Amino acid sequence: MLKLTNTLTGSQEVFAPLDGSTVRMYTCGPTVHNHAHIGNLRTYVFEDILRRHLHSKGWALKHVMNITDIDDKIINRAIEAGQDIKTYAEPYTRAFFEDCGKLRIERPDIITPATDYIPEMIDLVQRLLDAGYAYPEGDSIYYRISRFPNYGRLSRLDRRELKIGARIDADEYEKEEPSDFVLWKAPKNEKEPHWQAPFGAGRPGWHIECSAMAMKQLGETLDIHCGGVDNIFPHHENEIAQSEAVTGKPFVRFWVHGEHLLVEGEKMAKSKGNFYTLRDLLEREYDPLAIRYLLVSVPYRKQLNFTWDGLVAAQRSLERIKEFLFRLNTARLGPGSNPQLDAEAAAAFENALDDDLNTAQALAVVFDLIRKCNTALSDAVVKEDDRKRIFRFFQNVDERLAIVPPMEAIVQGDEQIESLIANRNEARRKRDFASADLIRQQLLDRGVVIEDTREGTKWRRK
RNA sequence: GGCGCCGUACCCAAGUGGUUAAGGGAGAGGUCUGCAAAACCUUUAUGCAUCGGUUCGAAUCCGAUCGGCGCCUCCA
Repeated sequence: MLKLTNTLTGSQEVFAPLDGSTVRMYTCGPTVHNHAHIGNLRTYVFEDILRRHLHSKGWALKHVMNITDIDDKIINRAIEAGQDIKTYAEPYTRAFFEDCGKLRIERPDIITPATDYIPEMIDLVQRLLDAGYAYPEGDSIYYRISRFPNYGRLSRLDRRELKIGARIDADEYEKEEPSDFVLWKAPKNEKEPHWQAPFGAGRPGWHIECSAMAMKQLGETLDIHCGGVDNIFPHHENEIAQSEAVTGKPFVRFWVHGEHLLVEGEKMAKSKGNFYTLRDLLEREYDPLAIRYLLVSVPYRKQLNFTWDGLVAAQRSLERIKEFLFRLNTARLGPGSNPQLDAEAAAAFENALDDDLNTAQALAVVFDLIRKCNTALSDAVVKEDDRKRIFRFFQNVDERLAIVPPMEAIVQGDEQIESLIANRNEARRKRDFASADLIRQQLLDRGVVIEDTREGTKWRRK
């Protein structure tokens, strides 16, 4: 039974799709004007874990992610570069999915670029105008939040509590109330991209795209809507206001938000010099799997403090898993079965993830099993059938968390390496340890680690 | 000012009322080894920011204090 913390109620609730079979999930995607940073990626990794977990429950999943390919930054930079916004945004969109791929984040089922849904957005704005939830002011259209009594429910912010006048955009001074937000922006000049609409030429405000795309692809009530906590207000609050004003139905059943990542205890910011993209980390030769491991090791609802020490520790943890799989794979086992070895592991792993995606607990289950099996291997009580079962368990762990080192890195036939090892063992037999150590160093230089065990010399790739 | 989250060992971190407070990293001891830089095992909090309260029983609930972080119309 999967429990998720719903921001709407602030408490854990048992999740099941509304129609009993298909989960309709929408996750806020990137604004493609630069490369994703590790904070962004933490959120996408959390959503990926959720996605994989929902699949494992036997439900079908329809997962939609938007690409925001129109906003002020994109427009300004595209104009500077003398490109149209699609041309400007395209490489960043491609880079985003490349980064996701490196972190083993699965691709959503449907990807919706905002600029492909302009007619749907125009339609929504028109319906909000017709129903009196929106009003024109100047050449732009605004949402009248005084018409929507539930405004502030998600973020627990009373309208009166909003600090008035803190940051009001220069072109929005004509609003009826400072907290009203823009649905449709009149172009400031001819260079800005704009579309014709019955209520005037312009471009969509930020929030309307998600309402339009989510409802177009998933219907008027979604099962799950995810994003980072910073999106609770105003973005998701505004989505609710827009969508529910038009449909009269609940827009989202479960709002699930991922906490932020900090770097060395501080908010990541370009001005602080602690701002990292995935590319920055890969340039420093960190393993993408270790980065994913670090992001998975802290449950999504807790702030994650990213540190270099933490990343090194994550890499070491991964090596422990790899070493165990190597040992299990190369061990000489007798026939039979010893089922109590892993009797509780699969259920404990499942329960951990069912408990609001407690990935830290799930990893603890994995390491508990490793320690138990290592001891059992030393005592020679692991049998052939156990190996198969335990490998199956790890296969499941990998399908769910995607943090298990690939077996190809562990198991490999290579005659050249095996003959070097044979030479080394011959040297050892003759007690020519200088030659033996030389060969060991040669192998190490090629990324091959050797281990002398009671069962003979074993090797694996680093 | 308003709303909210958090503080568990050297570091990361699970646990949110009931046996000896998970797990990972690091350190220390040991096993194996020609050697080990590998691997494996064991070990490391009478203690859960502090102080008070509730309770037969508190890391867990309540209150206060201290400290950190977030949101309050750019934001994952």
